[in-house]
Amino acid sequence: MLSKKAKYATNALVYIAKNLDEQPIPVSRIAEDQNIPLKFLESILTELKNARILNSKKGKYGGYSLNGKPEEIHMAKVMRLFDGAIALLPCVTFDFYERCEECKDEETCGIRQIAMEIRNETVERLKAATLAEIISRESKLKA
Amino acid sequence: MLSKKAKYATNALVYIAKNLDEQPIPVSRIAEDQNIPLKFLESILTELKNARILNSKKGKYGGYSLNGKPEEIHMAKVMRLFDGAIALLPCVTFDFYERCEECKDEETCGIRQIAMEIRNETVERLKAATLAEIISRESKLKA
DNA sequence: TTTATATCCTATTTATTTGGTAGGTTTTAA
DNA sequence: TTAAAACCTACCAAATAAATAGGATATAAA
Repeated sequence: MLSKKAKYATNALVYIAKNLDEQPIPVSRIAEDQNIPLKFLESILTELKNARILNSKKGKYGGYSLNGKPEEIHMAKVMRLFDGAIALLPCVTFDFYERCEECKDEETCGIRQIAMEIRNETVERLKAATLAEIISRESKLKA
Repeated sequence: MLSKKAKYATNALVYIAKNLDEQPIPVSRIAEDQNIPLKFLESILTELKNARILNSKKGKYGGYSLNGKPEEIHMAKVMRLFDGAIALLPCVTFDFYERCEECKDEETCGIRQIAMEIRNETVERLKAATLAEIISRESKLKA
C-alpha cells in the first residue's frame, strides 16, 4: 500500500501540473484544495524539492513549481522517495538492495525470481505513470 | 514489501511441500531448519491452519501438513492473509475495499486506474506462484 | 499410567514506522 | 515596513510489526 505521504505527494504534484501557468504555487493553496494538513504537506514538498522534483521560491508570491515537464515526472520516483523499495523482497531491489536474512541461497531462490518479475512489471508501469499520463487518463474518464 | 510473517509463512509452506512424505511436520523442526523463532512460527502456522491452508495434528508425532496440493496453494492467498491487500490503493482491492479519503472522485481518478492495472498483473503472477511452481523454479535454478 | 512431544491459548513486551503537531527563523515582493 | 511565503528543528501519539512468556491440553508409545 502507498503511504499517505506518497499519496499526498502525488496529489500535490498532479495539482501543480494541472496549474502550470500559475506557478509557483504556495503550499497553503495545495493543502486547502487537496485537504492535506498544511505542516505535513510542507515537509512533503521539502522532500520533493530535495529530490529535485520540485523547485521552490521563497518570500511573498513564492511557492513550488515543477522541476521538469509533466511527461518526465513519474510515480516510480515518488514512491521510491517516500515508501522506499517497490519490490516485494529487499534482495530484488536495485536502489535499496539488502540480503534476505531468512534466505539460504539467493541464487536459487524460487520466490526471488517471481518477486523480480513482479517488480519489473510494476516499475515499468509506474514509470509510465507520469503526471501527464495521470491527467490525460482523468480527462478521458470524465468524458 | 512482504512482512516477515508472510516470508516465514511462505518458507514454512515450501519446506512442508518439499517433505510431503514426512507429514505431519512439527513446528520445532521447521523453525530450526528455516531459522525462524519458534513461538513466532507457532502463531504463524496457527493462522495458516485457521485459514485452512494447513491441517494440524496434536500430541506426539503430531505437527502440520498441507491442506491441499502444492499446485493449489499460492502466494496471493498467503500475502492477503498476513499483509492484507495486495493493491497500492485501498479503493482498488476486492477483499479489503475502502474509499481513499483524499480522493475527490473515484470514478475519474487517474492514479486509481493505474493502480488497478498493477494489481491485476501482480495478483495474476502471485496466483501462479504456487508451492509447486516455487519448488520447480528452484530446482531449475540449481541445475 | 506415565512420559515425551506435540498443538493450542492468552497475554505481554519491545521496536519501528506512520502521520502528524508546535513554534519559530529567514527570505522576498510590493 | 509588512504580508506572505519557504525553511528549520524538535517533538509526539497511535498503530503496526516482531516477537516473548508461560502455561493448558492432547496424543502415541513405553
